Amino acid sequence: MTQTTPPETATGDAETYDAVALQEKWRRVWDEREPFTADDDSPREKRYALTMFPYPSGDLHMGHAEVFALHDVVARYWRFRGYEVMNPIGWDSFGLPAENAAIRNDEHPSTYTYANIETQAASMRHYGLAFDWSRRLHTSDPEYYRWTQWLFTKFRERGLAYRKNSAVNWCPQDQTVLANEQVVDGACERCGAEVTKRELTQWYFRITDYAEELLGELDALEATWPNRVVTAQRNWIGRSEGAHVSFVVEGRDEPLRVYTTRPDTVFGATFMVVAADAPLAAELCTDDQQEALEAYRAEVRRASDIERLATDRPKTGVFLGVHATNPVTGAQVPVWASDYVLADYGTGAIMAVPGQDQRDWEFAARFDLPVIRTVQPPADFEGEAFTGDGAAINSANDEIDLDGMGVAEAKAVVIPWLESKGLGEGTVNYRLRDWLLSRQRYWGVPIPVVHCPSCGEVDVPEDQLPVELPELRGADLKPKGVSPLAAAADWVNVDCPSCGGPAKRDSDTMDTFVDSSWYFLRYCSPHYTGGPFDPAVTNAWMNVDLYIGGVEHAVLHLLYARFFTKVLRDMGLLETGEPFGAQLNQGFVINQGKKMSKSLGNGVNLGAQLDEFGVDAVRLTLVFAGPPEDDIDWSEMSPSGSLRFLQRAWRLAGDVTSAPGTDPAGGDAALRSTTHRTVEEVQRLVEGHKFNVVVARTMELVNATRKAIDTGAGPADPAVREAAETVAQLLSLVAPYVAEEMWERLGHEPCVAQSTWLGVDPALLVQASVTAVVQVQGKVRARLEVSPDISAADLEAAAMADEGVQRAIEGRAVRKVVVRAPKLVNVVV
RNA sequence: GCCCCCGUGCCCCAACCGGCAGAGGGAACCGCCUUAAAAGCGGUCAGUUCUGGGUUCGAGUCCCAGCGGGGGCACCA
Repeated sequence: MTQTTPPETATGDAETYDAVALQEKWRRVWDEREPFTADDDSPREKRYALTMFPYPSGDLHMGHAEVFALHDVVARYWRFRGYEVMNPIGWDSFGLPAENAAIRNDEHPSTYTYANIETQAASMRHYGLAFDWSRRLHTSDPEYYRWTQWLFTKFRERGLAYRKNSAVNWCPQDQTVLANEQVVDGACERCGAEVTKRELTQWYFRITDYAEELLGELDALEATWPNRVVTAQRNWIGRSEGAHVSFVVEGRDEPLRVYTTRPDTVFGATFMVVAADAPLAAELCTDDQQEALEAYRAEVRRASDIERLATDRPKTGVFLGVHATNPVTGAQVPVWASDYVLADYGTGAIMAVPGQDQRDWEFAARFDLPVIRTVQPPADFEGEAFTGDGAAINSANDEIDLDGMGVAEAKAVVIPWLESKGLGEGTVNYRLRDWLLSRQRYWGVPIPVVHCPSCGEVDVPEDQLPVELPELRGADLKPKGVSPLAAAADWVNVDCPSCGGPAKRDSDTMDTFVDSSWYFLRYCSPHYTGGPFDPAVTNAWMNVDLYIGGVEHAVLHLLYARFFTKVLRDMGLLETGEPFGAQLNQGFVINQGKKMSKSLGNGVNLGAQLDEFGVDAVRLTLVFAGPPEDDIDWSEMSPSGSLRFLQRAWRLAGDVTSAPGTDPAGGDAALRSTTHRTVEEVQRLVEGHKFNVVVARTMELVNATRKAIDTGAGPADPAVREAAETVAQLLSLVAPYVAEEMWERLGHEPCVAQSTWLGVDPALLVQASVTAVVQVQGKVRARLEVSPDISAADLEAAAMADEGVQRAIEGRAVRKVVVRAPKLVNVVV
């Protein structure tokens, strides 16, 4: 609300501040002073506050406003507590929206990108955020992506980046491949188009090499990471224990190896299934069945991922014409191909045990294949396959007898036996696949590899990095299924760095998640030219102490960043293997119970809210709304109420009449106690991320101070000054403009954000007396004012002496007295 | 289908280790102030803490079952 300060003589009207004037005044001061620049060489203990850097799509919106407001509370709080705080900001500035805008507007993607960055940066300044602007970075700057390329080269040196041909996820809308993590329910995570499959040779990062560690270290993160993120990552990595078992196939030297989590059921394996789209299927298939297989494969290819994902779809498949030998029963079992077996999980083939696996049961029922139960179902069991625990049956041959054993025991017995016979071995499997990083689009990091007809894949030498993007714009960028870079002849044709012969650059660009997998390291030494980051400085700042951002990155960015950190540790560049100590996921800002969207027309414009209520009131509203993880329904919030509160707080500063620097000792003891207890509790609350309660406690302190001024100690009492100054400091966590103005009004030099936080005096925390509750049979019968350090015996005696208590007992025999000094006594009769 | 989180007054939400259910805000209503309104100040209102059981001297809090809401995984052998 653009309020004008009323004239001094206004009668009866409460004095109000002008939010717009304050914002202009203090922003100028902050821009000049840059009070939040972190010092690498500070002797103070370091803290690293990080918020997920934004993609520059237009201006900031309500979601940004929330996450930045929450994040700022922590960064500013740490500064108050005496830490050297690094609170950097930058932009994740490669990506498709800029490219699509460039095609639409016949311009270069950088135009859109850097214009939006400037808009957002200005909005952030306006929003009063405690960022260290000296560390600002953009992933699309050549100075940054040079090091992204350097890292790719190092990954290749370590065998962690490789090319392979396989069926990959293809987004027909964005005309590029996608990583598994970017496919949600068979649709593109970005644009929602239905994903199809393509057979392509693409670059991968070998993240599966780190699967065990990525999983194992989640245990330690459980204490400080949101539960749902840890769970999502565990599910995504998907570790399972089982065994490889080999089946001899007629007319073939190589046995058919399968992965199973139930080696105990091998006696019940009555057929085998190979993934229809795996090369293995065609290889095993007899000549007379080739035609049938080909027809089936064509049918499978036609089915979309979305159809494939429907678990209630009837089973389909085709017999491959061959049989294999069950290694424990000697039975000849048919080998089939089906799309319910996945080519890229395990060995791409399974032993089918219909008695113990529902999917196998359905397949067996459909194609009339035999079922042998190897676990005894309970007497009342009415299902089909029995997947529960029970005694093994039908599971013995001349050499081994599992009958009567439970599932766990049978597994423990059969695996060593299989190993001793050379028929298989215990193994661990993961659902996690390698990270596909190639993208067939322009606005990303060029892959620094040259393809040479004689030397093969050759790294671009370090001294030739960065491989900069060629200047393409508008129609040059139109998706054609191959990277636009491939058509830039001048750029793509190069001499081989190894032999000097004619060669071609790799024309794909990297997934933008590569850029964001290490930006938090670059912040530590953003201008370093000797490598991606200065190890000494970076190790001094890392880990990130609190990482705030959206939960949509639970498995994407957060898993990739953990992977990069571990690799960099193994390269000797980092001491830590886990980048993010603690993490917080904010909820969404919604409106009228629904996500804001153009189609619903329920969007709330951040700029309009800021114009109407001021930055401070909007920030306060977002922080006060509820726990940070909860969604905020803006229609249920009251920014005008927030503004009212801020006006009330600000008025306190004008009422204080004592001089700055007045010693609070001797001031109103009750108010001093309230002030110190508030600060003490706020400390606990910020550490626990209960920022909404921080605001509530600040409100209480304002109320108490108001009361002291009007009807208590009066405006000259030194405790009133102490309280008002504390209000200004607490408020600066959330409402920096009005806090700064209060601080100045109280006679201090700027900036309140750099002032010294009230040291909590433990003597002021103890109250002179506390109310002890006396219960009889759990019902409150008396309240006693007692000393906080009263002994249990004294409290009990006082309680039993109370008239009301005696009346409640009424001569009945006291069976037990529970005493919790100094707060409670419970008499049981 | 499996796993995880959440259910407190009309609304948003507090409540530390199991100890008086209510801190804060919003809404509504009533006063004071005002010619009047807004602002300001003061006050009022509300409950089987989703339901049912259990543990305990004592349960919003712990355990079990259910209902409702949200999320993750899901043909991964």
